[in-house]
Amino acid sequence: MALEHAILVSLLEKPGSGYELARRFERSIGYFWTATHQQIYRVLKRMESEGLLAVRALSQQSRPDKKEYSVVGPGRAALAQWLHEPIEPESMRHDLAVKIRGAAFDDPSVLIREVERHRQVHSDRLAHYVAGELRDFTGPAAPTPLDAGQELQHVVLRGGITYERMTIAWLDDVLATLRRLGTSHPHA
Amino acid sequence: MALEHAILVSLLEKPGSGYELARRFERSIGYFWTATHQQIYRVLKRMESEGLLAVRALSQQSRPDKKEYSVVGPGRAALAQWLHEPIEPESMRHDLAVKIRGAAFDDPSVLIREVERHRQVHSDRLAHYVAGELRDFTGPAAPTPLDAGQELQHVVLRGGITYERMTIAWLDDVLATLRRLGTSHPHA
DNA sequence: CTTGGCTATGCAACGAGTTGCATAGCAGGA
DNA sequence: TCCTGCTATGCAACTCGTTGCATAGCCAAG
Repeated sequence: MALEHAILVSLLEKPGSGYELARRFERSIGYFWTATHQQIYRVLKRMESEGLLAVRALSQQSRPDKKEYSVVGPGRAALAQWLHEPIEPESMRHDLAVKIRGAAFDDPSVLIREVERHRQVHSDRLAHYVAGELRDFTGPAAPTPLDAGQELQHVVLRGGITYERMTIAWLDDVLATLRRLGTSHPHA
Repeated sequence: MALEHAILVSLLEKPGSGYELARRFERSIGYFWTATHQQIYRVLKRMESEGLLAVRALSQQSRPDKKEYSVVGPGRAALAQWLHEPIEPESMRHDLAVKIRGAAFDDPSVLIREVERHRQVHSDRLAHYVAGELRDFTGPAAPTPLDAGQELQHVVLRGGITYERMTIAWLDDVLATLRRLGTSHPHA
């Protein structure tokens, strides 16, 4: 049910439509949760029918009408209650690691380009996060001092940055290993 | 469909029953994929009906019979084909980060014990992985030299170790931030 | 001797997440 | 002019993953 809570947090930070939420999930929320617009619309509808959210129809010119959702009392209470409940620490789900172990039963060198591609994606994400950090928290245009909400957003962003850096370092280790195996065992 | 491929890899490394696979997913496979026995039994049945696996019924004394699965030709081919297809880089799914940002709308200090608990879990996992590395790859009882399969298992394990270390470092950062906010803003 | 735990497999129901498709008006470029 | 792309919402069908429960024999501890 964490999507529900991620939506509550995002709407508390700023009310918005399903479409806007979907874009936030591609951007800032993206470094701790992902969701497609389908999922978001479905959950928004359910949360509204459960009384956690309020809707307001906004007609716009030169673009379709939208529904702006905002959190109401019971929604805020549901979030507060969840914060007090313990949750299970996450476990890994890493397809690429499955492939790497699977490469033992094929030619390991076929994975080199794939791993390089993943490295590029993580490197781009890192650059994007670092730019966001400079813009919002550590650069000259950032507010000083930061309030509690901004401090918490910043520490989550630092987590994303740390994650991307460690992933890149590991992928470099993987590439070195694959290249070493490729030269000593040229084709299975 | 990565569960299917994780099962193929594991059964290629060593044939086994659904029950044994479930335990492997709790242990060594656990640092790159998770699955419950329900999922595993269901997928094994499907894969067998698709001709990717062969079954052999084994009767045992003083414990229930089991079905030993092993990979056959088409299963190996399916894995090889998947290795050649590109996959999407993973995205984050981190409940705890949702909670941390949500704490801005409640009292941040309620999260301290929760974060400490997560830190303990990751610290235990790290110790477990490091012990496994020493036992299987870097200790005196480890085979030398390692073959390609072992090298690949080792680099995946190093990824698990790196991940746990970076997570612990980040959780320490989170704890420091929560404590700092707790003293300057004593209760919302 | 009863309770709990381990091996071993499985069903049923539910909830979470993905993919394909549909609608619809407006803006900008080839 | 047509095609692409953006805003904006949504249905239907599907797969993936979780939770609760059931069976069943053996073993060890209290």
